Amino acid sequence: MRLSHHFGKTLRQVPAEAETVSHQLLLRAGLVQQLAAGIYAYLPLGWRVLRKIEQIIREEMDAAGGQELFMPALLPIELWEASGRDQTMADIFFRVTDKRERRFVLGPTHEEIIVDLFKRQVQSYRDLPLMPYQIQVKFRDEARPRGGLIRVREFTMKDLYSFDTDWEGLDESCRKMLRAYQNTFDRCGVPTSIVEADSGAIGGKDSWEFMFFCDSGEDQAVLCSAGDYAANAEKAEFRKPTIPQEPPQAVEEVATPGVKAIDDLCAFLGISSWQTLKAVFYAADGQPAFVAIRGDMEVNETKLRNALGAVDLHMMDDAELTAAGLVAGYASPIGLKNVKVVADDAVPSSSNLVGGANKPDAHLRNLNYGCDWTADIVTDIAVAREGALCPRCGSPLTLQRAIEMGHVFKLGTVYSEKLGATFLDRDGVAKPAVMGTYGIGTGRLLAGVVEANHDEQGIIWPPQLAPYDTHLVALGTDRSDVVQACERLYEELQQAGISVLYDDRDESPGVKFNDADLLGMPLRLTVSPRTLTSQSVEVKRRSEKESTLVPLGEAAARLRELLKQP
RNA sequence: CGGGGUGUAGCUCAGUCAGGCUAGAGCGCACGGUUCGGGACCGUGAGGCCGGCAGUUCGAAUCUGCCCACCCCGACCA
Repeated sequence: MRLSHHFGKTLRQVPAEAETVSHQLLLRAGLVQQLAAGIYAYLPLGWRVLRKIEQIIREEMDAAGGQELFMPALLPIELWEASGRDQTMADIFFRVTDKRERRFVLGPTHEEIIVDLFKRQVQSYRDLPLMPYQIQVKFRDEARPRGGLIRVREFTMKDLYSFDTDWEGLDESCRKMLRAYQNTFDRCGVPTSIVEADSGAIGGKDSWEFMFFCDSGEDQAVLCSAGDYAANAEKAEFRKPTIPQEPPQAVEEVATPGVKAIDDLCAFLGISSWQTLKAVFYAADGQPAFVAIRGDMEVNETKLRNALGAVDLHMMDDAELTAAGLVAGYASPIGLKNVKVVADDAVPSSSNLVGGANKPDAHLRNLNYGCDWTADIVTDIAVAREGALCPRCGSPLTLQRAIEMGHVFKLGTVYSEKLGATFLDRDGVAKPAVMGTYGIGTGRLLAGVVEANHDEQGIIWPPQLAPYDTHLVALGTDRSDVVQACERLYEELQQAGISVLYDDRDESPGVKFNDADLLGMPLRLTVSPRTLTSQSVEVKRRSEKESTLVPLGEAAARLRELLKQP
């Protein structure tokens, strides 16, 4: 490709809209261009890399037993009504209506559709296991696209679905995918770690994410400093600080005029936050829920949502509180009626806590779970914070920003039961297939590759993903000997199977070298009057400072060697 | 959805508080010339519904109202 006619210009300045490194470099190098919030066009350079990423994914999926197919993106709403996800995923649907008023959604994911295909294709245990997959565009009306390609509304994703006869089979399919994912990310030059994850609205059982730790990430991972535990912050457990047990004492009201927040309460009474009971009111699918947690912890809304089995969950606002007859700041679990009570599992073992009195300007001392009040649900609903203790070994936990590069889910039989994906087992009994679902966002992976492979000058492509193997720089385009040597080399290399981005523009050396660094091809080849005095071409790796002179006649052979051994 | 911010040339921005604009700069772009191993220089030139609509005013990029778009934080996120 000649740069003089390449579609996609480099930018000297960082576009104001870009904050993360990958976003800036993707725009500056002319790999992508934004059309609207979270909607991007891939320019030729970006598209070449994306296709290479997809090819690596294909190879790894096929090697693990996957079979590529292709499903529609335009999906009748009825499929989603059948699974109930027309409700749980309503917020992220892009909806479409045809001229007969028939309703469709642009597919945000494809569990319902693959199950529909499965039902017609599979009847017997002898057909299983199966791992169909596709690489296809998804549409999600995300509340907030961000970070360039990191979270977008239209994106390409590899989604694979596994169907097994039993849970052991699912374990095996899952193992294969974990390995395939590890290979994929390794080959793409993105270091990832596997963390335990929440399974969210999709339902199902165990779930893991492949995290690339990186400050541009939007997710938080919780890591054990001794390496014994890694989890998404939404899911992370921790050892809760134990506090001195005391014999329960009688409840006693204490006047606390104007004291609402836990900090104020502690200061007012001269106690520590772990001696208090914090009360938070949530609306869970419209139903009020009273949430009690010790004052030294905070509520993890993902855990709470799972505990309540709720789809919509938010803290009640003042209007909702008033309507439910509740008093914020002075709430107490004692004497509550018609409100579901959820308590964090550290509460029952904490004695003589100070909590609200359910009336303004008063609190109660010596609240004891079991004696004075009980909850409908007692479970872990606390946020794991920096410095909390590892649930496995007790070492301190740290928080890390991360980009989720891939997700692996053990779905189990949730969808196969709901949608009737059954097979006849060897005993002649119809059983639901045991499913898994596995996703990799290709554009996000591209962003991850750039985040993981760059310096101050620009991108440093891993050779296996580079849009071109070499970047040929002609210095002195007004000299016919330079032009002739470049043209010859350009042809020769391509015939030898080496791809070349050829900077044939009439630009100064500085401009050309800077663009070469920005665009990041693995090998830079320079031909100039200087190199021609020895009939050679200067060869430099993007990842290194040193360059070497190679005789023009040997260039193709030598470059082929260099490209083989990074 | 809550909070914050920004919309002026292809890109980065000044001008807006204090109305007088016939709207500027740098980069990029076109043409001519000089340069040529790390974002060169000189000259000439093209390029703008100042996000949109409505209003105030003799006069609006500038003031007022409504709307839209984009970015950031949070909520949300198979």
